[in-house]
Amino acid sequence: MGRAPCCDKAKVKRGPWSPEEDAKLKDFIDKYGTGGNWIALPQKAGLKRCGKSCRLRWLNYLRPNIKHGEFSDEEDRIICSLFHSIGSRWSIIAAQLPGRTDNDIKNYWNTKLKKKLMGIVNLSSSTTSLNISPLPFPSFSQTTIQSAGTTTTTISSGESLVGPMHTIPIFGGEPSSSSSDGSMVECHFGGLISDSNNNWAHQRSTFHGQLWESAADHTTPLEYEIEEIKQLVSTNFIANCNNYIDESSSSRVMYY
DNA sequence: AAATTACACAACCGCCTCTTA
DNA sequence: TTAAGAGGCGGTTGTGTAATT
Repeated sequence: MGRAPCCDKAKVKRGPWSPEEDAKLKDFIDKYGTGGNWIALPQKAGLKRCGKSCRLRWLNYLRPNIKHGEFSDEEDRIICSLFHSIGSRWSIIAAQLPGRTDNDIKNYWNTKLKKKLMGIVNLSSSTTSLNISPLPFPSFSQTTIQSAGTTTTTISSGESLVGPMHTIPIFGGEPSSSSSDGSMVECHFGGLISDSNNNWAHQRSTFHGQLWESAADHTTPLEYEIEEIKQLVSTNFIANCNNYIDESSSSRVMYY
């Protein structure tokens, strides 16, 4: 037996909201609030709409202080950073951007930002063969980090793949096995850093590491190992970038 | 000028979680 | 403890409009 629907779809209006409906909903909520019950609200407000539809319309469009229009570079940066960290948790990402709704951010990501990033990736790939002179950014030094007190892993410097960019990041990479028994993994990571003139450079490195536990019994990295690796390379990347920031006061870092 | 295509954004759908009785 | 209902969320679809052919 399936769940009962929240409303009778045959009796409710669907599709775009009219200005009159918007006004009714807004007036009602201004006067009485939502009453903590969206399902009952449309009837009280005199609307032939599903309660969920009213809730969505209010949250995404009618409620006060909603910000519409272009996203700023700073908002782009926050979205990219959080998407990298937590994935498509749009409501959490929206909570960090006052005035923006999860739906808005989701749409923005799917229609614009993702393509923007893909463009960067493609651009980066093409510059590899163009032999563009490296920008004066520091390459990653060989860095040794200790993981979980059990295994020493190494972050080795990757090739410096750079060219001035005035837009935002980036790319990432799933770790993959690089030894026959799966005990070693490799993943690529990177991001953009900018100098004081707002020139962006694409910095990329490769992680080679040993799994935290003996991998004799499996041929691919375990999920939690992958997550740990991601965390390590991410932390290391930021640490390197932060060193650079310290040397050049007005630099910025974006990572993904 | 009309038809087609691409794009942006609003809205819906269905599943999951939380609350409550 | 469990089942039902409501809210919340992310993925997907629908619709209007701008751009292109």
